[in-house]
Amino acid sequence: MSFSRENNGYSSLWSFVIIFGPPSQATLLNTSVEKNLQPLPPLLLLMDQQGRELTFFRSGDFLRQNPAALSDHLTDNSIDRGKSTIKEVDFFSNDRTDNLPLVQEMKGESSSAIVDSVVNTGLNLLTSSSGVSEKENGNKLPNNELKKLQAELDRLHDENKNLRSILDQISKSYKELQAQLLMAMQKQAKGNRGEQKGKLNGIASPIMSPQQFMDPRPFAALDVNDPSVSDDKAQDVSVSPTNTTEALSQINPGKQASTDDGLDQTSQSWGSPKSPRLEPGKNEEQVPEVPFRKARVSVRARSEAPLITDGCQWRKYGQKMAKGNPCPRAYYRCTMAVGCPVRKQVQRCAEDKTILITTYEGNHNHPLPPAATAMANTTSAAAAMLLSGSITSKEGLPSNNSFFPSLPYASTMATLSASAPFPTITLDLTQSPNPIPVFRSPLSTTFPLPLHGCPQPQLLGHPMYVPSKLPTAAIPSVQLGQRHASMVETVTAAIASDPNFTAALAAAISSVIGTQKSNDGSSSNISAPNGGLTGLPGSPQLPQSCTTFSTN
DNA sequence: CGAGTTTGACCAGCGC
DNA sequence: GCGCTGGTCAAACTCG
Repeated sequence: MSFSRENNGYSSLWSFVIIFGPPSQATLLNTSVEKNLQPLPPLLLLMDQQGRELTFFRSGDFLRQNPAALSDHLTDNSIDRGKSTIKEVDFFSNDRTDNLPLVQEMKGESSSAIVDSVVNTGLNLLTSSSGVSEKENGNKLPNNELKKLQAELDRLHDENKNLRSILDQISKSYKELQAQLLMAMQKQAKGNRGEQKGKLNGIASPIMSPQQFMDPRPFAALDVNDPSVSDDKAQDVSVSPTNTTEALSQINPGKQASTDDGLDQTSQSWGSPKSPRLEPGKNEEQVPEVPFRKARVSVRARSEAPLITDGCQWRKYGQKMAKGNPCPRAYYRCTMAVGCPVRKQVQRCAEDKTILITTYEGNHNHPLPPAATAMANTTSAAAAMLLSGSITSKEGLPSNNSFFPSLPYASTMATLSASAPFPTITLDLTQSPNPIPVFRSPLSTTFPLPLHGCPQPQLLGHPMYVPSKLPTAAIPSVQLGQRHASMVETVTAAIASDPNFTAALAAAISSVIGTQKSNDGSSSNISAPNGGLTGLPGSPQLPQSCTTFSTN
């Protein structure tokens, strides 16, 4: 388990110390100190020897409770504490030349340096009362030293601010570029399909490219600010960046905006036979003449449970036996908010009943809990991938890879179907993520795939600290942008689809959250490490998407 | 008693 | 026009 964060560079880095065993016999694992960066004070995770129980300490708390441990740690002493063996593990040792073994004796660190790291949080992760208090530490630490540290702290704060503003600017530029790209693509698509559309309707309205008739708002949902592409964005009440499958559901702008009673589920329905009905004279300006089609995101995951826990509340409203499948298909509708149009279908794969196929459509009209945002991000990313390509042609599927050439897994983990009455993208999480393609990718250091069943700390940290809507915040290069966000999201899903990971992570997180409450928000900064990336109202302070994909 | 589930009926599109 | 199919509705039922 890792709580790494990468977005803001050095000044944003902070570290965790995981302590195995009781405090008196602790093993310190310093997780995140990068070579050329100044380490920030560790947060302490106290685990038992089996790693089951996990307690979240601010370093100062721990030190207050267990000064001996630090004392041992600092002095590397030979004082007879016998049982206490303080070790350090650098989970990021890949970046080091001495990457193995992970566990190494701490050597050569002056006690003052360590104390510095205890006091100087850099990110203000500790409250003023956290860390070693002046009262406790006053004898050891000169006042000028404290002032020094305070000044350094201020400096880091300023630095953080500057970096954040730079990041915002970069994000903005990226969005503008992406919007331009989309417009160019749409123009091209128009040209290619002009004849075909002309046959479909005699109306002299402009021929819509696939992206257009599926509504550009999916891109808006992905924070592409392009007024020319998302004219009706303003009427969309659900452009919350965390909305589940918002990208797909916004495919149908007219319908969504035209819900007379606000609860019109049918008009938002899944491209059911009823869906293509257009209310005469109502939405024709918004909805193209061709029968609208909606994108779906289908997630295939192995699960013995009848449902995957995606963080939302669902109400079953129907069940049908589908042709060619002995297993019934269940229909669910989101009940987290009145009138939420999101629906999903759940069905087991006929060929392999251990595979659960969950198909989502619609966008939530309400904030999502953090647990739901991972799925939201994943499906949004998938939908974005779907909608970004020219895939709705009835002739078949132009390669999505042409648009996502840098998604090495796109052809294997995500498949598109245009033969259905509505475009569908399938994320196949049933195969263990193949790390090879991604590790080959230049992005590998940023978004590595986990080794299946053997999650690495720095990998597991990403779902927590690289929330999807922050791709630009999390990724140093602007060019990576949304594609990498998609990758993150898909990878997130893949990671979390691993039941072992999910169980471990859920246990750890719940423990952390529980401790947070008693620790007066000591880790509050964890949840908002990235500028513009905020948790949901009322959400736990952990960033979104940690536990979303657990199956039950 | 309210919320959620079950299940048969109903509706509409599509193909023959 | 008819039957098949997918999707939805809604009454009955279950459960906490």
